[in-house]
Amino acid sequence: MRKINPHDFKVARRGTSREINRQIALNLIRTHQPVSRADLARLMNVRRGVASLLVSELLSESLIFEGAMGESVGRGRRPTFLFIDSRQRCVVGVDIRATRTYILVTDLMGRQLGVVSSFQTNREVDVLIQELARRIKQILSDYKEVGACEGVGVAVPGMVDPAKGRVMHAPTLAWRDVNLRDPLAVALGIPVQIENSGKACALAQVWATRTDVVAAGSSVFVSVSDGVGVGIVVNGEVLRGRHNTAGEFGHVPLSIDGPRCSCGATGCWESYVSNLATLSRYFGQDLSEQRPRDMETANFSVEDLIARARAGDAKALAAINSTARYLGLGLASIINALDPGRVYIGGEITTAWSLIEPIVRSALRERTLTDFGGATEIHVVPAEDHPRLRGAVALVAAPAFAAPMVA
Amino acid sequence: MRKINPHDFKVARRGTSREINRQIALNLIRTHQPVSRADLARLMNVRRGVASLLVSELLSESLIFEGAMGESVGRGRRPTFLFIDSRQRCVVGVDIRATRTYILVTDLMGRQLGVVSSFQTNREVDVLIQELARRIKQILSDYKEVGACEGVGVAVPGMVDPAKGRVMHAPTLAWRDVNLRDPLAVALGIPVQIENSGKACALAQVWATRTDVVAAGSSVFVSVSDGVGVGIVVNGEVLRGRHNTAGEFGHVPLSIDGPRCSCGATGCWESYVSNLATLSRYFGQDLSEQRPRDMETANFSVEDLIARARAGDAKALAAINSTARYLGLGLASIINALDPGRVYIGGEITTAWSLIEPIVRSALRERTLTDFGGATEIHVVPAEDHPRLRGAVALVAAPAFAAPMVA
DNA sequence: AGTATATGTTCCGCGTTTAGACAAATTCAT
DNA sequence: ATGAATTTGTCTAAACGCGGAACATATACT
Repeated sequence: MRKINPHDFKVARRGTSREINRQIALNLIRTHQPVSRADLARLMNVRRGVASLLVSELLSESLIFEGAMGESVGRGRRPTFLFIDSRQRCVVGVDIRATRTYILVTDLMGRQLGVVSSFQTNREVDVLIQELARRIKQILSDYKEVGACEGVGVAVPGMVDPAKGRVMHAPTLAWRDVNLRDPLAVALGIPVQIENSGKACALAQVWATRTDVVAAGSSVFVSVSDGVGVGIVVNGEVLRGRHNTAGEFGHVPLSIDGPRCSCGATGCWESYVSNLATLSRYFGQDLSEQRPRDMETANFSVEDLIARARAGDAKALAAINSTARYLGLGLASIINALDPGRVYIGGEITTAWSLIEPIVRSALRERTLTDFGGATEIHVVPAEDHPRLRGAVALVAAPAFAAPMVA
Repeated sequence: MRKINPHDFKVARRGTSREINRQIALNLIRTHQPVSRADLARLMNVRRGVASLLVSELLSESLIFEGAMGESVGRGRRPTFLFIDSRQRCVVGVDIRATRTYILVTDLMGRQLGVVSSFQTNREVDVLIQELARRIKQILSDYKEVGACEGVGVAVPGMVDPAKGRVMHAPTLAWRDVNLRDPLAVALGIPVQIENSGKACALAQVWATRTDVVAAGSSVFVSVSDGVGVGIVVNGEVLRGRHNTAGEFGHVPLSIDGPRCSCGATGCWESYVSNLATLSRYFGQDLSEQRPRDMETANFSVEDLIARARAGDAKALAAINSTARYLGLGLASIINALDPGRVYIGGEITTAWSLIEPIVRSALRERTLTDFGGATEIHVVPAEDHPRLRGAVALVAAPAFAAPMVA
């Protein structure tokens, strides 16, 4: 039961029905391709005539194309199959992280076209924008066969205002109120969209084509690495909040008397489960960025820690198990607060999922209010899926498939 | 940017445009009444002819009626004003609480028609239903002039499945999987809707007619009394969650090593700010319901405590200030997690708002991640507004005004 | 009384869904 | 091979609703 906002509504015009049905048809082609006009009509429960008209409109905009005839199953005329037209057009996804920046080229369906390339992140914004522009141009000219680029999506680890194209605050990059979108768009001559990494990850799951992802009307993506990022999806839409800061579960406390967090407060979930927290636990000292790290700890990653744990290092295992427990306790907060249909979790620590899953789950059950909540599906998203890059791509590729605003 | 769910969408039919515009017109009449057809046409940015047809449809369903002619401002024909038709029809709201149950009769606009009556809650469900039915019938026959009753809405302090009409779990009433809706509907011969109290309060704010409430696309209602209930509103819709349990911020921890909570976990926000927690702090002992309370504490309420604090009792003031601080710390979690446009807060403790507001606000700022967040509007909803009862009423009155499901 | 202006109704045009008919294409039975 | 059955895709007419304009009605000002 949704209330109509009496100060911001959209009246149905003559073309509104068509607009709605056109988008539904487009989405059905996206999820069910290959599919015929007759299939569409059945899926939508409309006459074939209507489906035909919708299809011809989509064809004329070359959003879809007619592929080969399908083999008819029974008897009767063979169907002409329809596909999303992602020939000769591509999208670039960029993932800016504290130390490295990653680039991926995909088609409009989000299918990977090239390899993921990366380079060291220069925190000087202007320099980074120029290098990014140079590299993207290079990649696009190297892979001429991928065709024209429809746009560039950028995931940034920090608070982002996508409407204005500005990064309001990105602590790990020391950026504050930086205009990232427009200079990059100018340098490239291609439209650019930017978004917070956590929200981008959530977006990637919402718009993922492969398959069982659909059901979850609301879900949550938890990304655990240097910090903790959370993207919340409600009714198929990423929750932005009033100031684009929704999803900061990383700074919800486990214990207000806990360790100091980079945000200035104490006892934030992030300060218990971030990679740095896990490593600090192993080395028995505070590794927070203030003081320089010594030789041993400087290039030691959570993956290394997990490797040691798997090799039988009891202290390493203890550190990881401890993180696992705090992970579960924090997830319980998210589940109690939002009761999502599904939780996705990504980050280096998930490479140890087989080790930690029982601990996470039991800690989760310890604090969830209901048995349903404790049993909430948790899906690990491996790093190879590149959720941030996929989300960045979705920033550009998804709007064409979004539901029209109505009422 | 919302994704269309390819397994649960609604195709636009021939009548869909009309349905959408009809609801918009109805809502505009609701919020702007008295309003003329020409006003409507201007508000909706459609021709007067269209507005006229929408109005005649609403008139024929007697959802609205034509009132007296308005005084024309300049020259020209005088407009005929339109009003929501709430003559001879009413709605009953019921608020079941641990000790007492409250009843209120309103018109379809949610305007109070009689006085709020109440009686002691009998925890035996069958007995309560019979008494409730008897009293509601009595009230409706006493106030014959209010006309036919369109439905009864019930707010229940616990986990509710509105679709099934069942109370899954209400700890304070010791109910578990109870069918409340259907027996009451049968006993009354009137449709009944039930909902969780926290969500009902949020609903009441969403559908409140008076005034400035509109803007908040997303908001949160926090109700602090025996327990802590939270209702979350996103895009003008109350967030239910996968198992109807969204909004349990009361059981998000402040400190996982904190006091034991009635839910079984430790350090829940609720265990710091509930009325019992505040009183326990004053009396210096654990008043949780397990052990019987002695003479002094048994009938001593938070309002009494506040009175003592205002009268200069330093110990009372300290107890309240302590609660205020924990309130702010917990609100920070909600704001960090959801970044709502506005927070509503209700409950006995808010009668001391002038005392505690600065403390709440500073605790809030202490943990909110951004200055925006720390400055989030907080609105106190006084008990006299009866948010639970208003929400219960909205369960029945609001669906007629809700946006149609489309796409 | 005449003019200007605002409201509300009516009519027609056009876009879109709905229903149904029809041609084209293909398989199966005879 | 031929015809019947079946499926796909197109086309046409009807119904519905927005878009635009004309028209009658009502009121105020000159």
